[in-house]
Amino acid sequence: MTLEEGPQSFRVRAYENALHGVRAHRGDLRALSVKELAAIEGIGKSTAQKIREFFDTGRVTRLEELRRKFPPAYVELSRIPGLGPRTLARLRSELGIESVADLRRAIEARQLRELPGLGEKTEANLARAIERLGLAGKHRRTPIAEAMPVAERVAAALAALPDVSHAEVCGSLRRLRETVADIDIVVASAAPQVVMERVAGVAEAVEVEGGGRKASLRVGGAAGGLQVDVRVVEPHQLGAAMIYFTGSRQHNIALRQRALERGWTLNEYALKEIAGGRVIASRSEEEVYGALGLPFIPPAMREGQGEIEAAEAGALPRAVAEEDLRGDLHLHTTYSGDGHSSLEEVVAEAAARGYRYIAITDHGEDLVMNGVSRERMLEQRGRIAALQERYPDLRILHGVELNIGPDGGLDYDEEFRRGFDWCVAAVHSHFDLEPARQTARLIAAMRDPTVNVIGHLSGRRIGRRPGIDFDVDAVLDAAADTGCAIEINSALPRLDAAAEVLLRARDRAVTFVISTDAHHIGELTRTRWGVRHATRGWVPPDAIANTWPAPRFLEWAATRRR
DNA sequence: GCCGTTTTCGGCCCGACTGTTTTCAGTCG
Repeated sequence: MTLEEGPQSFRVRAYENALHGVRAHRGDLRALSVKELAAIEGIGKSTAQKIREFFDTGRVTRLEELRRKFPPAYVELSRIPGLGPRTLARLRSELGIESVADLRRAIEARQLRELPGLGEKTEANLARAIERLGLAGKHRRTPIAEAMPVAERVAAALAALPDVSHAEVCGSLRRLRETVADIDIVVASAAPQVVMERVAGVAEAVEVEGGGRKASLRVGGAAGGLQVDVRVVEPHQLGAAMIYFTGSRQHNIALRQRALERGWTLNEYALKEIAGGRVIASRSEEEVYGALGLPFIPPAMREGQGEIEAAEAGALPRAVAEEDLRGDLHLHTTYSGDGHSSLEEVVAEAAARGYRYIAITDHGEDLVMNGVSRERMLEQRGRIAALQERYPDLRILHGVELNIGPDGGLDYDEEFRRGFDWCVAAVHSHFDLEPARQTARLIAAMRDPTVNVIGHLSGRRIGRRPGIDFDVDAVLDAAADTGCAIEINSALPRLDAAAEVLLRARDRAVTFVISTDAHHIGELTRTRWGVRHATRGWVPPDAIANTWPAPRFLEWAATRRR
């Protein structure tokens, strides 16, 4: 669609709005008629017909037409940065360019500069963009686990520059999206020229744009590195700028519409009156949301999925905070082959964090490389009992991370499993079974009387390995039915269960647990990602069992195995 | 493509930068 009319086209936005309507819809879309589909917010007659056609035939005629009109080689051209739909259409009609190879030849033959509106500079820029395609194509995305450390390092370096009051990671990274196209950092400084002069010191390559407030850096060695866009604003503009650069685009559009309804306009500098230009709010995000009659909306919820309406109605769940967590229920020690901190170190770290309860959960014996035998498990249990006496305010549960076999079988035997205080069960193998078997496998584990929680539900590694394919609704129903909790795994490469799964659980009585799955004491701080990921899935704090006071939590944990 | 008591057409969020212009179109975020 973008090829035909440009990404800003209203038709593109209409399709995006329709997508949000589909996502927000509760219940089975398949059962709806065209008329019923068209009644959904954002979906009109045309899109309703396409959806119905897809359910009935498995195809969409219009989509197939577009694919014929824009074959893959041509679509590839649209990935080149700086080459938009209008120029592309001209290149096709006037020079017959149908592929990246065609374009390269046309540039070498100096044909582009002959077209009105294009020149030598454009030719050179496109040539350079083609060279970097693959490294920096428009659709290249980096897993959050790679991007976040880079972003935090650059932001810290910028924050340390003179005359800088804030340097904040914004963009999709702040919203905790699983993959990001680039890194956006907003810097507050009254001396932008100083920042621009020094910015070269924090990255390998820098392009400062003409305005003197914007710089593009390339940082990190792997696969051509990451693009970091740095934007310097006046300190009093920080709030408006952070909203603007955090997005999402859909969220910002909705905010601006809201501003217009009040006779105001919102941009990256301020919320102000259209008539006269008086500034209403700009300094902090809270101020801007407040002026628009809204509570602060957590970045992780800013996806244009109805959060503004929910916030206005007071129906947005409170974002769970790290301070809400009273325990960590997925922790490894050196007993696991892949653990790097001793039992004593892990317990001491948990106590230092002020936790009231934790579960030590080393791998069950079925995990060949890293599993723990019965004998070693019993030995660990003895050490935990001894350690418990030194930590009267911290209840140490002896747990285990069980492996869910291809048919739902678990480690040891039921009697031995009943000896643990807490059982996490998780998939570590057989990722390629058909969905029906994966679903049955997960549900079988949930029905096991010793299993408290399913760990990293899909087993995915973001950007590296897809998770298992299973029936989300059936698994969530089983979670609500059995009382077996679902883990919110805080590790950035996992963030599992996925946010879409968490959102799907909204209408069900599913219990969650935010865990770090730490293999080293330095990883207990991962809770900061876990709480943000839970927020992204709109999970209310009370649905998260490890926010509960110890008596309630321990009672609940013990109930499953009676 | 969607939407609507300003309803079946004409609106739809905002601004910066670039390259090519000499007032603007295209691209991007």
